[in-house]
Amino acid sequence: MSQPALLRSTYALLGEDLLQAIETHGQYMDVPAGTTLVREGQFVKVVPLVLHGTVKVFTKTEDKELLLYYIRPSESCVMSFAAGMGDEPSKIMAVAEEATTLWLLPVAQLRQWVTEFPRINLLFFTQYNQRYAELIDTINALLFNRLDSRVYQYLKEKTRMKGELVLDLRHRQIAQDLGTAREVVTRVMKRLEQEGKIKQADGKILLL
Amino acid sequence: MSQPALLRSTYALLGEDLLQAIETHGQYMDVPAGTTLVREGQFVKVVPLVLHGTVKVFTKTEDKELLLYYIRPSESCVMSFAAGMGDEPSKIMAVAEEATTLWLLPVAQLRQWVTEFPRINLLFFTQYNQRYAELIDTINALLFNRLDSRVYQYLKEKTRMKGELVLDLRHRQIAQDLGTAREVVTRVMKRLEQEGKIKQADGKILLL
DNA sequence: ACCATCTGGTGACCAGCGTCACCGGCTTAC
DNA sequence: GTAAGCCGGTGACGCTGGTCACCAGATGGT
Repeated sequence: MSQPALLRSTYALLGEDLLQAIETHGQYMDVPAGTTLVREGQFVKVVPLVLHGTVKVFTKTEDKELLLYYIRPSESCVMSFAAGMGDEPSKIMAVAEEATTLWLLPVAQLRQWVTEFPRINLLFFTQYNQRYAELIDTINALLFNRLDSRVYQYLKEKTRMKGELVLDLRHRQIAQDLGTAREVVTRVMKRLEQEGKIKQADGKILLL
Repeated sequence: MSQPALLRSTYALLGEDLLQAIETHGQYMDVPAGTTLVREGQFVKVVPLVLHGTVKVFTKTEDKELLLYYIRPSESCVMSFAAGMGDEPSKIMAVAEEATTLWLLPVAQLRQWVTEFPRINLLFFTQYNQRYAELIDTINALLFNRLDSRVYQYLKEKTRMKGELVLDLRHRQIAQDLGTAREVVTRVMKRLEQEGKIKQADGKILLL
């Protein structure tokens, strides 16, 4: 599918006039897995819409990270939007987890569109709400759940996203996403396995 | 000051036409300290603007709480907005910390205003950004800081809000706001005092 | 063949903090 | 005056999870 067509089909709900504006002023970008899109403290000049792929959003302090959420197609990065509109530095990091196709909207145009095409607010409000809810969930998990359930929740979410029950995933990666240490994850995974919730074999993880 | 006048002066940036709409369709409300405004799981039909006083927003699970942020005059409750616009149940609780004056906006009208008076989006986007930043800070604090610094940060924020260095605050309250136990707070406060960061005398706390 | 590097796996240790049980002091109600 | 409640304060104990040191197996490069 051509890029404009992908844009149109993915974001049809925005309406034709807005889509046209987005198409003329926006810019297409294709990035390989691992590309850093937003760094902490960085000022944002463009807001990305995700057309294809997955972008991972997380906080980082020194060498400790915490996964906040993923941005999937038809979604947008509200943190960029927030940082862009408010002219404030970003508080989070965003990295392409897979090869990802983006459509970049310049902040300057966005500021106009917010009043010119009120429909675009719908997109951002929806996104804000969703992210908000995810952050609250994260906070609750951090505060109320022990690592066991956090890891398990994380694994369930991963399988939901990938659409398959077998995950090819390193303990190290899980640890990083949850802001803990590799050995601790190993320990927890062992316990989950004993409880019959997962199964591990040659580096893959199977959810039961 | 009359209520409409207070509304106008506090939210002047919204523009005359919008203010008029808000004034005709909105409703004034005065609540005493301790009033619960939003409960977890509740569906929201009105979004409050705060004219005077302070509203406290927090998560609650069983008997454990965590303070998320305060809503002050000229601010609004984006969680209500989120819940109202998305027709989803609220994830948080909101309680008036002091006697508080509110202006209630019916969700139905708000949905129209979002496109009719794009200026109102400015308010909500600003609020969203601010809350977002606060949530991220909370997450970082939970993940990276130990109780010492969390308590200290909390106290500093409190004094900033009240505008005075002496706080009349129970250990029990601090514990509740930070999602921990009273004895633990007592312990931490003792340490902070030994470190010369605070001083405690007859139930009051002085920040140094 | 050999070494470097990645993986998961373990045991020991310790810090943070939640919990329990129990003070004594101060205030308020009756 | 006495009893009931709240307040901060303490010591003991145990669980969770972060850290360290170290192992063995798989993989891949030269």
